[in-house]
Amino acid sequence: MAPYQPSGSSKFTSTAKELPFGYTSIDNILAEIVPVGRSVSVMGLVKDYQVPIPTNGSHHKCTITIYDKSIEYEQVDLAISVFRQLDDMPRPMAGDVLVITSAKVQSYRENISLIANKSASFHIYSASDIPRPPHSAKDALRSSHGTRQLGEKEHEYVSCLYHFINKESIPDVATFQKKVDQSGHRKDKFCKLDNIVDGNYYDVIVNVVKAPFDEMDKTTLWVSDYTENDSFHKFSWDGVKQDSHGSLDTGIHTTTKWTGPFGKRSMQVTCFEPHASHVKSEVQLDQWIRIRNIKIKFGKNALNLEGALHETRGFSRQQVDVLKLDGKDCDPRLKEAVRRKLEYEKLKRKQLKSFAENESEKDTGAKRKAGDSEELKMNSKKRQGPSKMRRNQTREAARMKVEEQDKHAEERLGLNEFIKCESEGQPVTPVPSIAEPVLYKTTVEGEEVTLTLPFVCAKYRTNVRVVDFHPRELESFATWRKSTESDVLSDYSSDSDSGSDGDDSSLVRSSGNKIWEWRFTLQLEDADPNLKGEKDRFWVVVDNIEAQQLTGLDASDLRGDPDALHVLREQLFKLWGNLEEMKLQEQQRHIANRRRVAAKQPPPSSPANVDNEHLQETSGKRNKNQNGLKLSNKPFSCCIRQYGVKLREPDPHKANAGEGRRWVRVFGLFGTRICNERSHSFPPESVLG
DNA sequence: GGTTACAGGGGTTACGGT
Repeated sequence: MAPYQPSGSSKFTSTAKELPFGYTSIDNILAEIVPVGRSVSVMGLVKDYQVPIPTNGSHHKCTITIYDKSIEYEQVDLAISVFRQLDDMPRPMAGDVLVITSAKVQSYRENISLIANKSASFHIYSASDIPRPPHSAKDALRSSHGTRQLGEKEHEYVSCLYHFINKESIPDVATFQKKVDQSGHRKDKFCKLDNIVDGNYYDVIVNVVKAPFDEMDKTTLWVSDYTENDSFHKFSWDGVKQDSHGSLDTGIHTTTKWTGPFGKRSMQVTCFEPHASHVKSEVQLDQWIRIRNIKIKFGKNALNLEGALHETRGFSRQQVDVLKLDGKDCDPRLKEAVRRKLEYEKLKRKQLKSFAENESEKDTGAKRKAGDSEELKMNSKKRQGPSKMRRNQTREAARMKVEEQDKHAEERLGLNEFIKCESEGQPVTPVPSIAEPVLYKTTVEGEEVTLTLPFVCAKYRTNVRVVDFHPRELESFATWRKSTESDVLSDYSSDSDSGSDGDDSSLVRSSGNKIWEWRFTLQLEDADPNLKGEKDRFWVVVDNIEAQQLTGLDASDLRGDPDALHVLREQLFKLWGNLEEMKLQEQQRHIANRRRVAAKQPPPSSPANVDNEHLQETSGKRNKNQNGLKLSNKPFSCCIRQYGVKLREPDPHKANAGEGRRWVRVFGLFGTRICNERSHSFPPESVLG
C-alpha cells in the first residue's frame, strides 16, 4: 500500500517534499547541504545526455543531466558522470525519469555533480509510457543497470514527478537527439593566442594579467599566454619608475596602471552572464585559467582582437576554470605557457636593467662606482684570464707543475676518501687567499687608484675540514617555502644574471604548496696545519641543489620523518666526524652552567669558562670542547664559489648596489659529494674556469 | 552497507558593451 495517493497538482506539492525514503532532492545537493563525498540517491527528468567516450582509464564515461521538482524553475541542473563498461551504460531519452542510487556527490571543476561507478544502480522510466498518477509507473520501467531493485513507492513517485513538473527546459526529441549526436564530436579547439583569428571559437589557457572588472551584467578581464598577436593592442611603457612590487608605470595609460605584459601579448575578454558572476567571484589577478569556447572577434575599433564569452543556449556549463599549478597532473600546455611567462619576465628584467644603466650613465656623466655593472663586467673579463692562459704552452706547464705539487701536498693531508670533489684536477687555493678582500687597480681621471671590490664571481678548489655548522639542529637543515609558478617546470632554471634580488612579483607568488629545500651553512677551516692563526676559517652556504648533490638526499620535513633525519645524520657524520656530538656536549655544558649560575652554585674545578657559543677558538684548545672531546674528522677537497648578494642598506654611503641596497660577499659550496664507497668519483669534466 | 583510486567532452554556436 502506498502511504499517499497523489491525485493532482496540489496534492503533489504537498507530498513532493517527501521523496521516497532514502532519496535526496537536488537543491540540497547543489546547495552542498549534502556534503561532497556523500553517497546519495536521486530521481529526476533527463534533459541532456552525452554519449559514452573512452577514458584514459579502463572504463567509458557518459554524462546525464537531470532536474527534479526542487529546481524545476531554476536555471540549474545536476550532471551525473557515469564511469562504467560501455555495454553497461544507461541510455536515456529526453524527459525520461532516471532513478539513480548510490552515486557520490563530487565537486569537479568547482561544480557540484554526481559521480557514479559500478556500485551505483540506474533505472530509466520511458517518458511516453509513464501513466498519470495515481497509477504506478512500474510498467514504464525500461531498463535497469545495477543490483538495486525499486519498489512500489518509487514507481508511484515517478508518475507524480513526471506529470507535475515544469518541462520547459527539456528540449524536443529532435533537438535532444541532435545534441546527443553532437556530443560524440570531439575536436581539440585549443589554440595559443598568437594563432587565433577573427570569428572562431577556441579553448585557451591564459594568465589573468588584469583583474576582472565588474560592469553589472558583464565582467571584463585581460589575459595573456605570453605569445604575441599582431592584432592585439600594443602596451608600451615610457619611464622606468618601478613601484615596490616591481610593476611599471606606463606613460600612455595613466588612468589605469598597466602591469601586465608589454607588447602585443594581451587580450581583453568580456564575459556575459552567467559567466560574469562566476568570473567575478572566482577569478583573480595572476591566476592561470582555462576558457572554453571563447568567441574571438574584432572589437569596436576594428583593430584589436578580443574575446567574448556568451551564455550558450542549450548547454549550461562552466567555461572558465581556475587551473592549479600542481606539478604532477599539470596540463603540458599550461606548463608551456608558464615557461613563456618566465622567459618574458627574464627578458623584461634584462631590458629594464639595460635601460636603467643607460639612464644612470646619462645622469651621472658615466662616473662609476665600485659594484656597478660596468665594474662587474671588467671583473668577469679579468676572470676569463685563466681560460686564455690555458692556450699558452708555458703557462700550461707551470700550471701542471702546481697541480703536481698540490697532489703531493694532498697526499700528506690524508684527505677523506668518502668526499669527492668534481674538479680534482684544479689547483688548490688556500682559505686565506679565498677569504681575502678583492682589490682592483684602475685609473680614475688619470690617477691610479686601488678599489676594494665588494665581491668577485669566482670558483676555487680548496682543502678544508668542517669545524662548525648552522643551524644548530639538523632538523632545521631542511626548510619549506610556498611553491611558485616556476616549480611547475621541473627543469626550469631561473635567471642567474638577476642575482638574488627576487623582485619579480610573479616568481615569488605562491601557488599554495609546501616545497621543502635544504638550507644550511658550514664553517670550514683550511686543512693545512701550517696556516693556523691566519684567517683560515670561513662560512659557506649550502643551497638546495648543492645539498642534494652533497648528501644525495632530497629535503623533507625532518621533524616529521625520523628515518630521513637518521639518514642525513649518517651522511653528515662521514663529512664532519664527531662535530655534531661535540656541539651537543658544548650546548649541554652551557645549559648546565646557566643552571648552576641560577642556583648560585660554585663553578666546577675546571679552568675558567669562556662563554662562546661555538667551539673554543683559543689557540691551545682549538677544535676541542670544554669537556676535552677533540674534533675528529678528516679534511676533504671541495669546490667553493664566491658571489654577491644584495642586502638592504639604509645608509646611502654604503649602498653600492643601487638605491637602498648593498653588495655582500658570499661563499657557497658546490660540486662536492658524500659517497657511500671510497672509490666513487665524479665524471672527469670540470665546471671551473 | 561500506572504503580503493582512477577516468572527465559537446556547439551548421549568438545577441549583449568600453
